[in-house]
Amino acid sequence: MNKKNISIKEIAKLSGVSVATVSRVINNNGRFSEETRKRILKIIEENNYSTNVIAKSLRMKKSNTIGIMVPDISNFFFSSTVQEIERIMFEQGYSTIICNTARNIDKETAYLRMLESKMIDGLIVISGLREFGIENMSKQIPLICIDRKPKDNDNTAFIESDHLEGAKLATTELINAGATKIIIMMHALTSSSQEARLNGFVSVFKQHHIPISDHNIVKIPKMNKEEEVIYIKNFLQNNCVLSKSINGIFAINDSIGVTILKDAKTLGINVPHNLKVIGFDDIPEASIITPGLSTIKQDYREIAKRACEILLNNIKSPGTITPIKQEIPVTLIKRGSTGT
Amino acid sequence: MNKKNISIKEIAKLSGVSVATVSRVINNNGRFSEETRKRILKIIEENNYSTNVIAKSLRMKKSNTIGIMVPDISNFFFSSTVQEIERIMFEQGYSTIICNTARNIDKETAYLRMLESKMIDGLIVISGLREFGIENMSKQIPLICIDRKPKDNDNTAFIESDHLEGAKLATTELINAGATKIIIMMHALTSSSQEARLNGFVSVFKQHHIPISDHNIVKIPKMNKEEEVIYIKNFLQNNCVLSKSINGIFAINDSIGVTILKDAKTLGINVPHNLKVIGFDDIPEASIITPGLSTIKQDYREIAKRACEILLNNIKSPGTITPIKQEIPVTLIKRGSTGT
DNA sequence: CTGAAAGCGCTTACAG
DNA sequence: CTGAAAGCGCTTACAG
Repeated sequence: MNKKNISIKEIAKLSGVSVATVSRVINNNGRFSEETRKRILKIIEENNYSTNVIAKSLRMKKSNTIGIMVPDISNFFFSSTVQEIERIMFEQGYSTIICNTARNIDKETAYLRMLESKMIDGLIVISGLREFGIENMSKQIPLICIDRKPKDNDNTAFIESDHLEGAKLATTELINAGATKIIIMMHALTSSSQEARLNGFVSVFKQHHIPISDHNIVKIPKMNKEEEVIYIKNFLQNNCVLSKSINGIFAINDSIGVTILKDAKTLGINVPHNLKVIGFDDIPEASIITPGLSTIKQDYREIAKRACEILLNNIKSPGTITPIKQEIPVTLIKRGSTGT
Repeated sequence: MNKKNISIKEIAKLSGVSVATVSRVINNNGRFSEETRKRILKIIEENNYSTNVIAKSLRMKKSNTIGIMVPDISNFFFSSTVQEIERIMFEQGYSTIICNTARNIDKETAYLRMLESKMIDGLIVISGLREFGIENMSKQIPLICIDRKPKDNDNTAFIESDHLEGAKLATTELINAGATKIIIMMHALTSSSQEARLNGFVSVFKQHHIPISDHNIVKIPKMNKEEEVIYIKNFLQNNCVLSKSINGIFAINDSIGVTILKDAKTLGINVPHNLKVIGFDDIPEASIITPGLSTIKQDYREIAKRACEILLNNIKSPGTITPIKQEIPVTLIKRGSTGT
């Protein structure tokens, strides 16, 4: 193969026409004779020419690229969603730059600048610590939020699982399974989706006239994975072995749920007999651990699909789309950890 | 914030200097007085200017972007490696475009063209079906292969886990655990890493003077995940329940290993008593399933680190780096599936 | 149907 | 220390 990239100018010379004409046939826009079209296409083929999208981007002020910001790509729900988005967008001729922010505000800001300066045509923001607003951007570009509340609603779509309903299903499942002393276990650093799940949890307590206090809401301080495992183990040791003050846990996600199940095993706590557990997400480990972890399954495919649809629309006809909030249904999956 | 991007030209006008000077202070190259430097920097700050990297890329013929091709981002080893590479490269000021090829040659080709036309400064190719060569590219750009053999060795580094050694460790572990009728279970569509593992498997048979035939090598035809689960279940049914012709399996990866363990449970096969299993990768599920799946752990952090080091070197001084093949050590992890 | 020319936002030899 | 100008590879009104 030829080692240096050939430009439209050279194609023009080889074809005996102007660069304008070459550009027109490449983009199939404007008028030209069938004859020149064929000749040019042949030359392009022969020389293995492909258009320099950087130059095109600069000229057109669009890059056929979108950005995705995600807090942690190793998280099953996030990586599945991202993968699905990437797949769909590629089919539509877009490439996607995936930005793993590691929940770090500085990194997020740096990424945002980078994405902007790369003239991305759209941005999808998944989860994260605070509300996300396009004031963070100097230019107005189409923005879709997944699991992260947009600050303003102009030009911004918001898609998420029905966290409220999911949390209600989860909490109700614990009650139905016979748990009487129930807590929710979540992170101290919350996201909008976690808040929604907390609300669902609380509302079921109210509905059943069960008194609720801070003791029912356990927040894990920010720490690394290993420390978290120990923290949870200590918690279970105190509340399920020494004092038996808890017999049902709604884990805010399956990662915590699986950790609880593992620790319970180590501590000799009988699940589901003495402790019932339910999670959220339906990660692969949930179905593999024994007993299986009951959970609320999120439909990442649907979420990705909707996000891409709206984003593509917004890119094609900016501003015409009214801001939307879409809630994607979730499903209760019953497994051994709640007694099935 | 201002809604339209401000250019270097406007900064120049506001500062009362030429664009050349602005460019010089931004890039801190060339000479200029401290006074003008301060003034320009202030104006830049005030106007929230950031440089248009598309224009810069076009001019410089480099994009500060690298590409990664990966067959399946939902695979734990791949996604961990990719994530680590992205993290390191971002620290070095590079953004990375992740291309999920889904083991599809057409998609791979399309991605390659796209990456080239985006003027990527380097490319990392992870795994894949065939050998990978830079003849696939029209321009010569630094290339690193991970788990995929480069076709030529010019300017190409090759990094992989020590698959051969890993496979030897795995096979030996099965023998030590008392398995006497051992097979390797792999995919029909192989990659260079799978071939290496097969070689390791075979060499241990030879070393122990155990006769080996095609019956010891089971290749799963290309099919989707669900079909594969059924295929494996049928296989176990025939060979571990009906005929007991097999009591040890080296699964080419943990995904297959976990499937075997799940199916064994369903079929009532006693692991490790009647069947010993070992995998490769050390995915999270391996430590969660009961019994735990013994496996060979790959050091994805080290692999990512080496890949980035070499790539960065290659980008900075093209051609000066001699082609290298690096083999990263692996570790045997013993769990319940081989009797520990 | 086709071409000459301007311009997207940068960088950098060249000249002073 | 600084500026005018060319050029990276494209697209597109304008003119014919």
